Amino acid sequence: MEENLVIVESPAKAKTITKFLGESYIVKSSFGHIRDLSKKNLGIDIVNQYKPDYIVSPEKKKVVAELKKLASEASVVWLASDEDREGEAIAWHLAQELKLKPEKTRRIVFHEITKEAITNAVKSPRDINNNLVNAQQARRVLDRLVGFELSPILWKKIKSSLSAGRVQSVAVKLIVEREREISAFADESKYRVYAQFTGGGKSFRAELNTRFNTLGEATAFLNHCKDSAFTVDQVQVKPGKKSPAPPFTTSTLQQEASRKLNFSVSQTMKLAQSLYESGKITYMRTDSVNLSSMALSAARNVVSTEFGEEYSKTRQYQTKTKGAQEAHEAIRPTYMQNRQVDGPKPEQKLYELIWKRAVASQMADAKTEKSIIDICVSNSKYRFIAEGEVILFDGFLKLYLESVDDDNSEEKQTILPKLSTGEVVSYSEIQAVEKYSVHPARYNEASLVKKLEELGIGRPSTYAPTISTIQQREYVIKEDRKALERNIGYALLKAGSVVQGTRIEKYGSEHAKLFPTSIGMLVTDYLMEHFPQIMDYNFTADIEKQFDEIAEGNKDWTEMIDAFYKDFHSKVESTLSQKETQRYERALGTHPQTGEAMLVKIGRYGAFVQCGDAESGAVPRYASLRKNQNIETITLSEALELFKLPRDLGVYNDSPVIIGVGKFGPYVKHNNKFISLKKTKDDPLCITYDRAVEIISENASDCFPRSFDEKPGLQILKGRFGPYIAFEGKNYRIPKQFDPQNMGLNDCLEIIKNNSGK
DNA sequence: CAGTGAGCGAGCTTCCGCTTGACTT
Repeated sequence: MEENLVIVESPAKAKTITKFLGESYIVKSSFGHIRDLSKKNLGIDIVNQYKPDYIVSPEKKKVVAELKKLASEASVVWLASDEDREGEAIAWHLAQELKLKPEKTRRIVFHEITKEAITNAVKSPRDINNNLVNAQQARRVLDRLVGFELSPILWKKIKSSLSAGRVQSVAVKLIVEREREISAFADESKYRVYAQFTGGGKSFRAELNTRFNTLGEATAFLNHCKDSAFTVDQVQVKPGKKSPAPPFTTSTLQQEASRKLNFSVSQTMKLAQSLYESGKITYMRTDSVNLSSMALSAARNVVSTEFGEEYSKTRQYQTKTKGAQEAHEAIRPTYMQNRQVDGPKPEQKLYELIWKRAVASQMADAKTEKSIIDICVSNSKYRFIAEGEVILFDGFLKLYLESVDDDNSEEKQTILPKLSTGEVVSYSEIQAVEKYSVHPARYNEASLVKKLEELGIGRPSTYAPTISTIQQREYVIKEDRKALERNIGYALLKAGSVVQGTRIEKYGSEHAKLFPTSIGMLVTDYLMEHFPQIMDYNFTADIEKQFDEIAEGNKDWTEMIDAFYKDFHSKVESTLSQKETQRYERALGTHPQTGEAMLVKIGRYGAFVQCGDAESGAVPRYASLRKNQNIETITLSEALELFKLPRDLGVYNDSPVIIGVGKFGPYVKHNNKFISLKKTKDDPLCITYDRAVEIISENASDCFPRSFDEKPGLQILKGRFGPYIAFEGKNYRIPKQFDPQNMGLNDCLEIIKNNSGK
């Protein structure tokens, strides 16, 4: 019989710890929380001191039953969940649900998974910290109250199945506000002047210390430069240094994997989970930048042997993040000496990123030399400035440099010639170019996570799910935007004469950025109007302070909740008692041909344009907005475009040929069948009858389901991933060498035979 | 899922934080 049962949160952790403890210990995992508030009603007894109604989650019944059995057989149960608010609550729920006797129960904690840390923990057990547990209960109850009282208001006032919550509603608000900033942004242009100089035996670039408003002013200056002398006025040389970034937390890993590897937030987390489960990295949901002493010394070894002693610098980083709980280490390789790992390519890439970041964090500063050269223009108050930077010692830069979000930085290593005051330089060309100011950047998934973390909203385990929730609710949409073109003016001074002209500049392209939808904006405005407290960016930080007071034993959790709920609930009641639902309507103008009123509205199925007013006796026509349009920015001409589809091209084989745009993009409809148009190939507004018929006949040969008379029940079907074989309740993938259109029954039976072994 | 948009009403939806499976082709 096992004498000791140790319960941790994660099965991978359990596996590792088993190796450190003797045979008299059995280590099991709770798989996170085992109980939660009941989902029937609120799960909270408001009138009875907010008593929570906890139930074992259905998917955890099996785990709990197993733990219960093992606990009854053990002489001591060690509750080894994480040392933070949630971990303490997990320990408490386990003690409650497994009905553990206090005299045979111990609470232990450790921050690193090493033999030493664990044996030390076992030597100094403590009791469950009820204050910390109460802080968690307050957090849980507040989130439930907010989520389950606000969401139904939205169902009633706006649209069914919507949701609101302390975290998600603020995340959406960030996106909405940023989009409005962008709409309101008035871009302006200025002329910047760049000179290519020669001096000290080298060619180098410098920029004028002023920007001109018009091409005329810029040209006048270039004309002045024709006969000017350019004299070095001042040379400054300053030493500088750069320091490495701390090792990864969940949030910084998501950001860098997005910037450097183009991974989505959820993709990064899936890959990291897999690396963690195979023992290659430490835990991937963490807000700590701390490294264990073991990791520090391993990093020191790696740096010294790979790069030399002078590259090594041991550093302990401090976590600055608001509300960080630091139950884990930073994300790092389990074995620092492994520069690479086996496995799928994306996992290898993510591992390499983690390795580089962790190792670089333990490397020396880079030493640089910055130089600035001031150049006077004779008979002018303006001057040119050349800036250069030389790396004297690369240090950590040898391995890794953190990327930045906006890619406008022109920071490249430029070496300036050695020049001294009074020397004269000459130009090969001087150019004035029109440069537009750039609106604030839209968020992508990872930069939104960064912002949420800065505000202390959400936790490492919820960043990825939050991002996917707000997209599932269709509050925001992740999209690309093609670049637009505009003309920019320039003037060029070369070989003693000035020419003017314009050239085309591409701008405004976006990749995987988050855009608010019409519903997202409407819901945000509605919540802002009626529940400004919940929507305040400081709301989470304010209540976190109160949770801390509860955790320190200086505040009663039910009193805290009561103080919040009284106000909140009365606002909920008064909002519900208001009769009117939230409507949105905006007039776009009148139809240029028919003179009908054009309106944009939000209905049960989202945003649409209405053409014609029922009150004026006409029958209105309707068209949905496209995915990338929204009620606030759509223009009259864009709205008119929407009515150009569907187009009726005529009759083919006794059925009409219709071109339209549906949920999955443009399509041809014929004989009640829909065929998607290829994105780049066919424009739905221009496509001809002949081309449409061509597409229809191409598609006609593609006929599924296929079945065989000799074998009823066997079918070749077309699914989400292409054709497959369905037989006796099972599905089989069709290997590449077969043609699903023409393959015979024997081929199918062969495939089934080959795959029925598994 | 390939459209819809009146109005009514039944029955459903929903939160945040801990964790991985079990479905699949």
